Amino acid sequence: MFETPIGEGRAARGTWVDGLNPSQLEAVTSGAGPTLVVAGAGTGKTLTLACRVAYLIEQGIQPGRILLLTFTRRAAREMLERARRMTGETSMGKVWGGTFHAMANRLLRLKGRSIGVRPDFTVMDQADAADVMDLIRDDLGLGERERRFPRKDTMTAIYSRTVNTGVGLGETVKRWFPWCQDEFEEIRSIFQRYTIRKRDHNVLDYDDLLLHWCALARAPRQGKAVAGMFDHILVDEYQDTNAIQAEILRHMGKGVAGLMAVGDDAQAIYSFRAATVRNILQFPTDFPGARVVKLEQNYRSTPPILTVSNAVIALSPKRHEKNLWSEREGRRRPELLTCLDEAEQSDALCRRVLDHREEGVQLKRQAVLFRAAHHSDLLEVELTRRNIPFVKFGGLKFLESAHVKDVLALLRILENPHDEVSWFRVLQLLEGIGPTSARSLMAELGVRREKGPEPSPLRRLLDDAPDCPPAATEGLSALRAALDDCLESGSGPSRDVERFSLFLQPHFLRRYRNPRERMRDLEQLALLASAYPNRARFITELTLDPPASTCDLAGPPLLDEDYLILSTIHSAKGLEWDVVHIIHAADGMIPSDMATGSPEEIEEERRLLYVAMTRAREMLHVYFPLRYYRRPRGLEDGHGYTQLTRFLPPSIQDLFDRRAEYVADDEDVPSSTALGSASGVDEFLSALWK
DNA sequence: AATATCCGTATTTTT
DNA sequence: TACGGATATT
Repeated sequence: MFETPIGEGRAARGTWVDGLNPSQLEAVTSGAGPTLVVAGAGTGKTLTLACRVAYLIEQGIQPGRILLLTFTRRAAREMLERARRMTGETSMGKVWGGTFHAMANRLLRLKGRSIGVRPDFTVMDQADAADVMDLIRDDLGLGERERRFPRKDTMTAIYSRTVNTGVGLGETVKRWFPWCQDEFEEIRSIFQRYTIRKRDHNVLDYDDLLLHWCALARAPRQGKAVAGMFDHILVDEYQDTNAIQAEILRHMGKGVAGLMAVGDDAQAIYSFRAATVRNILQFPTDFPGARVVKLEQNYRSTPPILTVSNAVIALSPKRHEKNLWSEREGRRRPELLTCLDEAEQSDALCRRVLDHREEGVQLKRQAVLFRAAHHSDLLEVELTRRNIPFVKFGGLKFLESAHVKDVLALLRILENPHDEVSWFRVLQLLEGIGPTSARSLMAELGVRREKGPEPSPLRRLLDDAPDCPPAATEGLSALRAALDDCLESGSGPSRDVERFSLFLQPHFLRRYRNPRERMRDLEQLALLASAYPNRARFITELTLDPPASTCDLAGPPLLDEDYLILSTIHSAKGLEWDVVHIIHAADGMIPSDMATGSPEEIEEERRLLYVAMTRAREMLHVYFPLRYYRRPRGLEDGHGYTQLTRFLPPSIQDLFDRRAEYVADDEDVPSSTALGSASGVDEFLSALWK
């Protein structure tokens, strides 16, 4: 236990205390009870949390009784590594660190039985959930009707929002999906069946992980037991938690000595995932007697960068009082660069990146940030052409690609022979088997039957070949052989992936236009799998913590080299670089066309830009292409000129060094990207004055 | 019933 | 552009 308020005398043990400012010190040494730390961008939030962990351990709290909830697994690792360096403590690995979902996974496997969760459940990602929705829709015969039924992705979106906000289905549909109101009853019956089906087959989706943890924490006796595992709970990025996560904390918080939440409402960028800033605002109500500590001194950015960032967020109507200031040196103003088009943007960026490297800023210390993953497509081509190495974070579609899903489906059948979606997918790989045959095969094997009594569907398939269309007999026996091999050998997930690749090869050759690339991806997957002790772990960890970057896949050799960071703004959360380049600062990109529906959405886009800008330590470049040659993407017409993002009005533009730079005669650049014609010049200029 | 082909449309951010 | 859905063909 942790009774006495912590004496200041003891706090001086670690020398790391000297580096903290008074507010940080107050947060780090905060005594028992709930504490909210409102930490502006760059105010040393990570340092504070790491110190808090170090401090608690020095106070005699066992590492294994600390729970550190972060937004990504990477963030948890970084913080614990930092705390380890500070204390020299080697048992830091025993701290429970990770995302809410990952932690739910661990806790439910340990303690879930008491609320009726079997510990060998499998975890399903959003795409799998959507496939289940589709299966059910077809079962109900809702596919063939005059009106088009909402798509499977829409249904999972409705489902997830309903669950995570805790608002009723009727309300959710009315408010966020008004065009689906006519199908309300059908949607409801699909959701009912969806719930039952997951339970029968012992599968949990992302939302279930949170819901069941919540149920566990809420249960009077078991809740106490779970909360009793910890003395201290620390939560990072509290502004991006949703209603269920807040409820989990309310229950867990009752049973522990200390609870600390850290967040910044100005950086809330996950409302699309039902996160709500209300959690931060209501913290003092949710946890009576809470202490609130504000961190306002920024250590990251130079004053000119801070000034511009502050100006951007100051235009947010519902801003909370916070005044970031800095004692840092540095007078170089951020640059706002107007480019002719995307090609010029890429070109200008490459030159600036290389210039900075000449000045001694490694590529690794520079990042290119953008709103949507595909915004860097053209840039990636240019970087490759110029031999500038880069690594991209966020938006990685690796796990979503069909061929990877094929392998995962095979692995999942081995782990959970009642996994309908996987069977449905795998059976249809075989030539001569479509949806109908797949269904009847699954019925024959008893996939739909509740998990439990033997023989399992897998066992049945292996024991004797079921009836199938003649064209498929060969394929079916190959499938049986592959499954049998992996079931028998039990020699680790990497082997399984290799074996399944062998099985899949002919199918890839038949179905895909680029089978070789896809086979190469599977080699990567096998490599990735070799780091895991068993299949179950591999599958679960992969869904809960998918490879965050292209470099996670490329393997270690790349790590020694220098490379530029490309990242979505969302994935850049919590990170910092010496030089930050923000591309596509145009209306329609930031704010995204997809997000201009409501004022709330637009405000979130503003915060997104704010988050991007506040990642910069020394220098910030903002790029704005005037013209897009590619698809309209919602812009009025195909090649109209765009506007600079509305979040940078003239008053803020004045805080930048403005440049309109284009390349006229650079041999590196195709001539089509230069101004080209007199009318091009006119358009270019008129757009500048606009 | 499976597969080939065509057409239209939506198109973000992530656990 | 790529994907899903609908229609035509095998």
